[in-house]
Amino acid sequence: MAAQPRWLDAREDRAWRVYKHAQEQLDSRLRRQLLQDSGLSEAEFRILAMLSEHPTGRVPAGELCSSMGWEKSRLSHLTRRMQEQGLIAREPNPTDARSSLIVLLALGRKTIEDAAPQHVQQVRQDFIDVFTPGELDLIGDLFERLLHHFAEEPDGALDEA
Amino acid sequence: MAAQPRWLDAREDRAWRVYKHAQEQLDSRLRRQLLQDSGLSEAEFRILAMLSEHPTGRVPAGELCSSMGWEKSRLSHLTRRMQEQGLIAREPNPTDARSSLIVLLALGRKTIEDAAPQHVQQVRQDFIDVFTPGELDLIGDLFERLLHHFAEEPDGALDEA
DNA sequence: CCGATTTGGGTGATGCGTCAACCTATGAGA
DNA sequence: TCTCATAGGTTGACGCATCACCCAAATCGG
Repeated sequence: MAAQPRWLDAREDRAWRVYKHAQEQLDSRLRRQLLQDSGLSEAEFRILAMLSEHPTGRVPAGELCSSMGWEKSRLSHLTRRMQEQGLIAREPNPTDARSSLIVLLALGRKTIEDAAPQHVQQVRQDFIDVFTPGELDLIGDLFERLLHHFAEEPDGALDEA
Repeated sequence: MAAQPRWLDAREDRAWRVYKHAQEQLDSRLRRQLLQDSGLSEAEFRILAMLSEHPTGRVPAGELCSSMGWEKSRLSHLTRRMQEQGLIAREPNPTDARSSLIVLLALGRKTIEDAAPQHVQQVRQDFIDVFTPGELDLIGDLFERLLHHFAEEPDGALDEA
């Protein structure tokens, strides 16, 4: 099956390679910079950011998982480590004994408030400011199309040729 | 310093969030699918692909590093693991006693030749085919601009506001 | 009310990439 | 030739994400 695949032509190959390469560079730059000036990983940053945007600073774990699109175990490992660092706490959810609430602690709030400005600045410098507003809209449109595509094809569907 | 950063406006924020989210989804889909139907990680796939494209199937480690944009230690760990799996071998480079040659073994060649068609098919399905040829060129142009930007700003340069 | 399934979450092993440190070979200058 | 800086590569510790399970609470069917 699929003995004679359609290889990528020059245009396709170039788009894919360039995209991949740029994406990796961008990722590693932002990761390194964030780590250096705040000691946070991207994942930790996003957790703290989401908690700090929440009015109460107390969010059920499942909600974090689904809004990040993460696996449960990933969040579990991560929150355990963050708890050990004193950034957050985990406490039982009164409305559902299975669930747990992730709680932003004072140190976590301070950490994210210190880290955010520099991180935004980096995102600006390494991504936003490289494009015009129109191009940003375009990027939004194109990658939103990818998201729709993924939503329609739930991962395992390459059989029915 | 940087007490009052320019936060992202609605358009910028949307572009960044959508891009990030789509990129993560795309990555995790391709990684999972590749792993499932060939047992390879993306990194292993790329190494094998590059070796198999090379006429001799013997490439100096440093060359792999620079064309992938990887750190030396990453390649070292990876090639050790691949060697243990019998995919490649490492042998001394006759022209430079410090360097080593990464050699594609028969098992490695078979593995990549089996894996490549399906992987290309996945890249097509999850990326290429979602866009028009014109859009692919556009993506190539936009992300190439990112690469040029990175090349000009060698990582640590956010001081001079 | 009881049994089966589902849901929310946690655990341990494993593979991967980074960082920092290290070692040897090479090459350039005195 | 000697010295010293640099380049190519390796190693070990560590943090992170995934996978495959596991567990208890909730929910649904009867």
